[in-house]
Amino acid sequence: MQDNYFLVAVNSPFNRSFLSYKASNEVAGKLKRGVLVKVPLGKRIIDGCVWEIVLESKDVDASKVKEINEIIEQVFLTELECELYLWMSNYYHYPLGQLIFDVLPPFLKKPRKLNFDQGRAEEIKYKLNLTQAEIVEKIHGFGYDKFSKWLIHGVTGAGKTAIYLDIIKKIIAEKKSVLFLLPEINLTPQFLKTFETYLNVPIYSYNSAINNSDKFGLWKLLQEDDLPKLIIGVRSSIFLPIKKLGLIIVDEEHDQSFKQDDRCAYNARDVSIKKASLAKIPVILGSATPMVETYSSFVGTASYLPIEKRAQNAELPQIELVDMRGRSKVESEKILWPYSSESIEKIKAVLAKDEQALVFINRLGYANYLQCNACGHQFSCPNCSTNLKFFKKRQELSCQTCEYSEKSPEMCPECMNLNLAPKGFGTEKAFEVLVDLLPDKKIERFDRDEIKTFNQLEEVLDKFHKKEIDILVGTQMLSKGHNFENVNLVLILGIDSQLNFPDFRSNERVYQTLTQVSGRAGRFGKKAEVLVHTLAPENKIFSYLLSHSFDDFYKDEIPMRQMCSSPPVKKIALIYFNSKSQGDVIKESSEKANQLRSLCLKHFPEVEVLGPRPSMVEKKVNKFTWSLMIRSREINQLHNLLNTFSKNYRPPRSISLKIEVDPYYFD
DNA sequence: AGCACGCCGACT
DNA sequence: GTCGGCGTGCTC
Repeated sequence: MQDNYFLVAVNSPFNRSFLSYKASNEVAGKLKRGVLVKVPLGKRIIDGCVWEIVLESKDVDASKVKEINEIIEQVFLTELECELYLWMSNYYHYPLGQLIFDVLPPFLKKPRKLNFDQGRAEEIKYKLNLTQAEIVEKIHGFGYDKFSKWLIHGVTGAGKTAIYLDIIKKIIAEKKSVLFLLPEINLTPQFLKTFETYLNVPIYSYNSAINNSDKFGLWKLLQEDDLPKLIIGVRSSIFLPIKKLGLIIVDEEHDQSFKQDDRCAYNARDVSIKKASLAKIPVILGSATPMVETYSSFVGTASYLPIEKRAQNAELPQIELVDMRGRSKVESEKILWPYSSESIEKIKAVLAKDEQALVFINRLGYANYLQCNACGHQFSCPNCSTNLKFFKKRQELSCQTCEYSEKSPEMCPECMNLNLAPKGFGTEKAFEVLVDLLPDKKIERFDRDEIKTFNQLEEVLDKFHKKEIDILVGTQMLSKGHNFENVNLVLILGIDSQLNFPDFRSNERVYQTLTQVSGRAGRFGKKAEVLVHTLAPENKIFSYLLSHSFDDFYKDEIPMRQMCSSPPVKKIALIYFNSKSQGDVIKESSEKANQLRSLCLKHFPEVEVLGPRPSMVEKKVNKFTWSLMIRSREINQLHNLLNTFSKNYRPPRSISLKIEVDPYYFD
């Protein structure tokens, strides 16, 4: 009897994760691509996924080939999942076997009963406006049984949710399921509330609040049952094996949370598009501030669906800059810092009208760092190349990169001076000053430091909706997609620090943040205002914001991208070298840079290799990171170079390597 | 990545 | 004499 050999993608990094195994006739009969198995490797038993049946064991001596131990019965991969993972493995240059087992839930014997919300199928009371109806009609008219991709680019408050809801209902009417991706768990309650009111199907949530039992339980359920349902999930829910999937929606497609940075550095938006194309279904991206790459690939095509006006006749908020220059010299302003007389007056005015206000700062803590007034000493982390952040309430200096923290010092350890100056500010400071200035108002903080659990988050949002809170002071957590009814004033503090970020995406990020935060104001018809504090009011980025013009921003941004050869003009990948020894990473990354450059000269003329250069935070938790940038107009050449590289290069043991395609940050 | 083997320093 | 440090090599 002839042996059957199987190429198995094993959960192990070496040899690009494909190893040959054989199987007894009994087992072999059940094996095909996508069957999960346990296989021996050295002294261990590891997980693997059967990939190919081969008639002889190539590359390895037949006597070395071991037998597949057993089949994992609980989970299997469909043909579509296999195709998707293979594409990801090639595109992101990450070992297939590892990718598969990173993505799958832990296999359990007995998952507990699964929670879900049953839609109540209430009648929709509102009517879509003309623009909304036209967009629905366009997508509907195209048909749902083939691949299509759409970008709904609607200003904040344009009523994208109503469009989503309408199309979801149409897909469900065809007995198919819908996957709704959102960037963060934070937004789940709001969408759940809407969808659960109007839909008539079970709704499952998939996010970090879901335990392993429920993850596995949902996976099992989806494998077995093909009834129409809605899944609301964060980026990893793109891997759920939903049967009869009819539509994928990626809301807030620009959001960086769709990007995973550990393990396989994929972007769930791009994986969604690939998945939709494999499943031959539509995918809808939505954003008020699309990523430049996304916008440039859609604009001018029939798939680009703009909405320029807010729904329900609401106006976009009036945006005003507050010039903060020279304020520290004026005594009456100095005591208000980081606020200004203008912003405090405005806050008082809206609160007097029984409306609410938001204060947005993109940083935590009381001060960014402490500095000795006498000798200039800064308190930095012993494990990282960063300054320690000062938290006043906790009386702590703590590192934002690692776990390190220490009791806040009484004096400078260098010169024994007692005068330590807090530099910069974050939410804690902004909160404290506001409480001092407005002692009779109900003010709460809304950031990662204050809100640790999903329940707390729901609680605070609920209190805010019920007007039991007058002002929320918070970080990005405030800005993302929330629909506040009574907020007609938004204050944006400390945006300047982002303007000077050394990264080609800094303008884009600032524009997105400002627009998204502003967009929380005046969503329900009342005239709303946004005040932006800045020391650089002449910066061009503010003019786009004031005129609410994404087009103007884009028209100025594209030549910039051309000049610095950045996406979408050229494609980028990064290769990171990480090690305990700074010397090792520098030496190794420099050597590889030279080798890659000569490889490019010979075989990949369109590809540039830049660097090496240290990461922005070079030392993190006592490990050093340097990186190379690979850049090309020719995407195939870029991938071929990375293939050649990862096939032939094993880094020395002291160095770990990571490849990131389409990086978001240039860390 | 694991897990062995193997070769050197300091302990009962 | 042997316990254990981590450099090096191999795993279908």
